[in-house]
Amino acid sequence: MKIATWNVNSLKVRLPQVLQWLTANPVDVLCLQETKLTDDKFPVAEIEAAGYQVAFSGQKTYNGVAILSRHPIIEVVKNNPLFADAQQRIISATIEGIRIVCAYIPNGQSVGSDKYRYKLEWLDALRNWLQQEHQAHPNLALLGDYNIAPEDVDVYDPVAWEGEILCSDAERAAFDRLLNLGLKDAFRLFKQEPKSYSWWDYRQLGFRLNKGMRIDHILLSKDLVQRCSACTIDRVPRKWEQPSDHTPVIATLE
DNA sequence: ATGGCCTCGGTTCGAGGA
Repeated sequence: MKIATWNVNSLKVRLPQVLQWLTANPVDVLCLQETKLTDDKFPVAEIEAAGYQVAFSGQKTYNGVAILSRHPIIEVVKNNPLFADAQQRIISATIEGIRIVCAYIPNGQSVGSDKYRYKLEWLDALRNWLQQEHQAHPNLALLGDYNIAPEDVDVYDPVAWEGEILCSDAERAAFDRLLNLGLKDAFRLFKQEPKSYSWWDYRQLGFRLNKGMRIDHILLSKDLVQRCSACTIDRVPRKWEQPSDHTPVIATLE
């Protein structure tokens, strides 16, 4: 079983790329972030025609998340029941006995800003809810755009980014508190190429110079860690015309 | 030094992203 996550930065723009990617990479589950579509505009028919069921939660202009699956999707929950939030950033469902949580964690804009405080409160509430969710569902995977580079090795220039948004101590501590629920970063279960990233700025030839960050992650509960035989980042779609600035992350479960 | 790109909404610029 393969589960994946991809921030597509507008599903309206990127739907052809998502369908193209799924043709080449027929994963069992694909979590999407930043769909930027209200639910009435979600391309259900196109995704079903590709062989996927789908659950989604969107809004106008910003945010929006979805779970695509080749297997039945049950127990869909939108948002964090412990955190009232007008922004549509979480959707969860059970697929093949695995609780899949698809999250678009807030960006935070800059350290100390209102958006940064919202990010930290949001992460605290996420942790509290996931603790319950993990108890109810021992097989749990948290996939998405975390907007956190967990370690300096996940940043192309850790000196320039020291203490900055995506890298601040408080954000990394929040990430560690997610790990402390008993989850592991699937990507770091395996030996990886140095300078592996999942996002590159559209500006400054970011991708060509590999000036990127690893901010899209798959965290797995204990039993899923035992089943995990690979975790990779697929840079291919970042080379396509009109790409998302993020690329897919894929975990293989035996 | 600054901003440098992309998307959206809605008009040709500002907000937000990261």
